[in-house]
Amino acid sequence: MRNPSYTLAEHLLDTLGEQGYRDTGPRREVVTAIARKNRHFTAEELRDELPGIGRATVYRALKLLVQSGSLCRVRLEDGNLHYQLNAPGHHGHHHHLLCSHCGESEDLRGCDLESQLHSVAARHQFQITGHWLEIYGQCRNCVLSPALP
Amino acid sequence: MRNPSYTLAEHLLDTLGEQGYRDTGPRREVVTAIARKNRHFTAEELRDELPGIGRATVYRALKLLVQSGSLCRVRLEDGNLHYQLNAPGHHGHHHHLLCSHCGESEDLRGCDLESQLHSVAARHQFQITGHWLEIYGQCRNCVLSPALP
DNA sequence: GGATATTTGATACCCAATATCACTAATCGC
DNA sequence: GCGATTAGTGATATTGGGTATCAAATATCC
Repeated sequence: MRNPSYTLAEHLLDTLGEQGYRDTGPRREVVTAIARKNRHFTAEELRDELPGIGRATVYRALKLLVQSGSLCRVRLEDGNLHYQLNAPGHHGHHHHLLCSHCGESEDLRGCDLESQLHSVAARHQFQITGHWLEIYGQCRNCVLSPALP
Repeated sequence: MRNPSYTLAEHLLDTLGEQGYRDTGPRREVVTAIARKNRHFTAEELRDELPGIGRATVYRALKLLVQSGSLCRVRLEDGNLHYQLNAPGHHGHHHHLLCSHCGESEDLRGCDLESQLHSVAARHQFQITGHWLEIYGQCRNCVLSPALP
């Protein structure tokens, strides 16, 4: 917000540009709407905000941003798929602490779950190639002040 | 297999029976088909095996077995939802080591990931209420003999 | 055996997402 | 700039998993 000279939307578009994707009007609109999000959101929510944009274009932009590492897919407890912006430059593998109360998402980085997983798997002679972990609960703010809107 | 006197299918039906669900012909067919599975499967696969059974009945049986703890929902890397039988009596919370090569699934029990998660979350003052973890890779057999069908 | 409650399944429906494909717009080479 | 090339768009149809409805069928209870 506050219209800094180099916005997140531009950063996202630049990232896509580096990968050979063009900066088009509709794509710019979708990316700008995504860049405004401060919590995870669904594809449907996004589409509702962009009535003038074709559904395929919205889904395509989401897919590109996920591929480029700017956006994470997160799965909520109800099984619904949401999208969560990554902080610029924080593209690596990480997990999310998802607050089921306010919808905030906190990144979990540099923890040793990875190595933990590998040692557990080693005991089973299982060779890990990937995993999916989501953590649900309440964030600090919602634990402290459960009555907030 | 080998037709033991007390089959898994009967055990599943008994479990449902204890919860007040009736032992009907169609339900018995669905449960029997599920009991034959030795790896995770999709609802679609199951429906294809039971052309004479209404789709709603199949989905209802799946839901009942998940509720009763006899069946786990597992999410594969591609996002598809599969179902995986639990060994009888092993209904508690656990995770799966999912082989992406042969489709085998090994249960992960009694590991300390749980406590690990909690201590990580505590550092973020985040109160965990649940989590979802899937682990993908290759099982022992597939690592050792990658050419098997 | 009949009353009651559950189960079934055909059908319709819903929703998210993808496929198709003619049209449009951005970029490249000059 | 300008035309050729390539990528992107979006209306529409389709897919796929799953749920809602509801009259008819079937277990179970008494």
